[in-house]
Amino acid sequence: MPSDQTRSSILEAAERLYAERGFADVTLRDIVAAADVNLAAVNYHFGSKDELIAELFMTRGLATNRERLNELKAAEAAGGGRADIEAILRALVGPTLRGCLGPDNERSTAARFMIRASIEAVPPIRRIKNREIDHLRKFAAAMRRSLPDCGDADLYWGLHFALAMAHQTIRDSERLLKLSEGQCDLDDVEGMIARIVAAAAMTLRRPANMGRAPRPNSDVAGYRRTTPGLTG
Amino acid sequence: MPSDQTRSSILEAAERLYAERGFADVTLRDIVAAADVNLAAVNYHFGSKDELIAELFMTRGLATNRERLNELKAAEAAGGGRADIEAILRALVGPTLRGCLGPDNERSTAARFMIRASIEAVPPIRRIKNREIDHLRKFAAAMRRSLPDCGDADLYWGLHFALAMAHQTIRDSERLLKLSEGQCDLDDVEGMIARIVAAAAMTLRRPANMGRAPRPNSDVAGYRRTTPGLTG
DNA sequence: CATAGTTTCATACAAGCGTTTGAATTGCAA
DNA sequence: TTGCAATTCAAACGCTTGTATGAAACTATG
Repeated sequence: MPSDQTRSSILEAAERLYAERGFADVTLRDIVAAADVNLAAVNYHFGSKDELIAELFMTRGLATNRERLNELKAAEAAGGGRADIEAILRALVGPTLRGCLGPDNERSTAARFMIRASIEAVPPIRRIKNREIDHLRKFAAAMRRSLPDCGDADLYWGLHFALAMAHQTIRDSERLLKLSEGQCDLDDVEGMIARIVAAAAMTLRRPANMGRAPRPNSDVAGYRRTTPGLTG
Repeated sequence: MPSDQTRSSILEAAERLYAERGFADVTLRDIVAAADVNLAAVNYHFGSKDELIAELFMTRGLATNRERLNELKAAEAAGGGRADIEAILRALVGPTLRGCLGPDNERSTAARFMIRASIEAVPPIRRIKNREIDHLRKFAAAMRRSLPDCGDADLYWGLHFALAMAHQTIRDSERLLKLSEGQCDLDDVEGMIARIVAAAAMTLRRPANMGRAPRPNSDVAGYRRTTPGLTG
């Protein structure tokens, strides 16, 4: 029975460095230096760099998903099996936003690592990512229970938009801060969760009547529809 | 006076390869092979790989911005100096969405290159990116003219959300397709532009009353606010 | 034609990467 | 203590990357 000391040191250092600096900028030599272990230890314990990343992605992904599902189940239990759409969306985007942008004592390297994984989508991760779909399906199912009259496509678009706003806020918070010259308060994580949840819930409660798109100005440079209605 | 033949071949090949496969997977040797020029030509004509990428980012960025501004000016002219918020948002997200997800004959390698640049944010690009803020300010100004009663923060959040939904839809269209099992029609670009514009416009027309966030279930795992109201 | 300047070319270089190797060290059972 | 397996270690390997070099080929002017 191995001591696992070296192994977990590597995992911990790799998670932190990847979360902070991304996959492209972190080498195995950086990791073993931070973990204070020998270079060959990575290949000895994990087989290869890709397998190390894959293991990180799986364990940390499970942790993040578990947290979201806990919030979802709590919300559904409180509502007798059917949660408010806002509560569902909050369970979907809240943990990651708090883990990435919240006050330091609430941040989690797991959440920040998973965001990096989602941003850079390095090959070993891309190979596993299908698991995420199954996880999201549970949220889609809860949303369906919460909004039985909502169309399928509207529902998926709403879920997609919620994730999009959360993800991009984490990714590009600096641009928003600069653009707004500090008027968007990025330290108020609960406030921005509320914004995202409210925006997505609005599109779900009152889905736009858009089987057909409003035609844009046809004289605008660069836009000309040459094959009308081919997607119908 | 140089022939510029080699130079533009390199630019063209680099733009296409980077747009298709990303910065991480494309080497100078790939580019010169596609452009059918000698390896040393890149350093001769551009100085370095980073300067090649920087030049691409600047020229292609200008092209994309010009297209968006053309739509914006047309919309404002049609409204006598004040455009509908929907038209403004459509000018903001439409060109890129069409350029990346539209039918083949409407796609632009410039738009796809710029999305790659935004996704991967490689060092030579990160150094220039401030220019984008100035460009977005023009849209913020138009939005302010269109919605004089909207609060500043609400306005910037709305702009941010519109870009977030557009960007993430381009980035992750495959996940949405799988999740919805084909029920979200990704070939109907105008339809999805309308969805994104409507969603963002909704949050701008009826900004949520969220000076204070609705308190999430306090018994949920992992969430505990330890420093209340520190952002006020 | 001759020649100076520009551009192309094959080739080499130094650095960094993940991985491998084989010996040294450790921990523990007999 | 002895012996064996598990682990650690320094060193090197093979490969790819961006860049540099100096000769060759081209272009255009006198």
